[in-house]
Amino acid sequence: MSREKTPDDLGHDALLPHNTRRSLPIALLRAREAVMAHFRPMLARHDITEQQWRVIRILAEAGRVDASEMADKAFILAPSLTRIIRSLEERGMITKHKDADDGRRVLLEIAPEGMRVIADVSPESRAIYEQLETRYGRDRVEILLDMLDELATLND
Amino acid sequence: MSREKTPDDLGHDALLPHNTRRSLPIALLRAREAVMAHFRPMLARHDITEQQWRVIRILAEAGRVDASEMADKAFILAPSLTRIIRSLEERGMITKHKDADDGRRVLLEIAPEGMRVIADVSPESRAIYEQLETRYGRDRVEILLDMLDELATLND
DNA sequence: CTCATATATTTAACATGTTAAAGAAATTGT
DNA sequence: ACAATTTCTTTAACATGTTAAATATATGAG
Repeated sequence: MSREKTPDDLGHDALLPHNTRRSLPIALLRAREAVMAHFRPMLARHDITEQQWRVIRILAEAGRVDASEMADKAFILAPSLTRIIRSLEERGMITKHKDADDGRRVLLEIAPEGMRVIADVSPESRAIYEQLETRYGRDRVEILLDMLDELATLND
Repeated sequence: MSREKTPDDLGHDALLPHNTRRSLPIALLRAREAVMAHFRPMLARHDITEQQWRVIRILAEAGRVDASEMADKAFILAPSLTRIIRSLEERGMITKHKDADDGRRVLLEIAPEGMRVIADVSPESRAIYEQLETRYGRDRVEILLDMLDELATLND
């Protein structure tokens, strides 16, 4: 067994990255997954994805919103958003119009079917989030949100 | 303008979720994206994805690893891992063998081409991570990692 | 030993992420 | 007014995420 030329012999100390679980990218991924694991089954029961939920939820909050604004608020890339909009429109949850003042823009609005989903999902979503806040600590959630925001805006 | 029957008139206060930017799922997503924005261009120059990098990096750290263990360490779902393994094997970065003791398992090992990528990417990755740590605060990174880990393990 | 069950991996099908490029409409400079 | 440039959205192509089901092998009860 005494150290032959195994793959991990090349620079195990000097060259290689550190432990996987103490790396920010994976830690953020794991934390996010743990959180979403609470929401996803509920959303699946209502037959919507996490991203679709973000879109209709933002429309319910903000009223009419154009695609760029939506991409920004929901943190969804434009190509994904195009597909999500198409799908939500086909399912009657939102409506889509060209902006009369700027023909490039697409204006989105929630439709009655979308409002129905909002009404169904919101209470459950809220309950899950509140349970999470309670278990993790309401104040610590605030601290974590602040720290995450600082990390997200480091570049600006 | 005086409040007609706009979509957001239904339960704006009682029913709807709170502000998007103060929600853990999106805050975690935004933070992760901000971090990965530092790494992705570098990885792209070396023609690998973030997930492919995680896989070969773990093989370099841990030597021979089976697929389940890899899925766990790299935090990649089994179906994604199957495709990533196929791609990395085709590109000569890893090798794949059936476990002699348990025919269900697939054992992975890094190949010379993978070692070359490790040698190329590791220093750059390290430099980026260290710059990030410095800018955010080395100790605050530790605190953040602890808080994220606690969030990720709330369910256990 | 054999059947039922459990575990590891793969496949399938669809949704989203990611980058680059194309298309369409607005803006700017001249 | 017009050509060049910029901005917004979509398309394309490929990689990964997500859930369910299929496949292959191990394991355990009887």
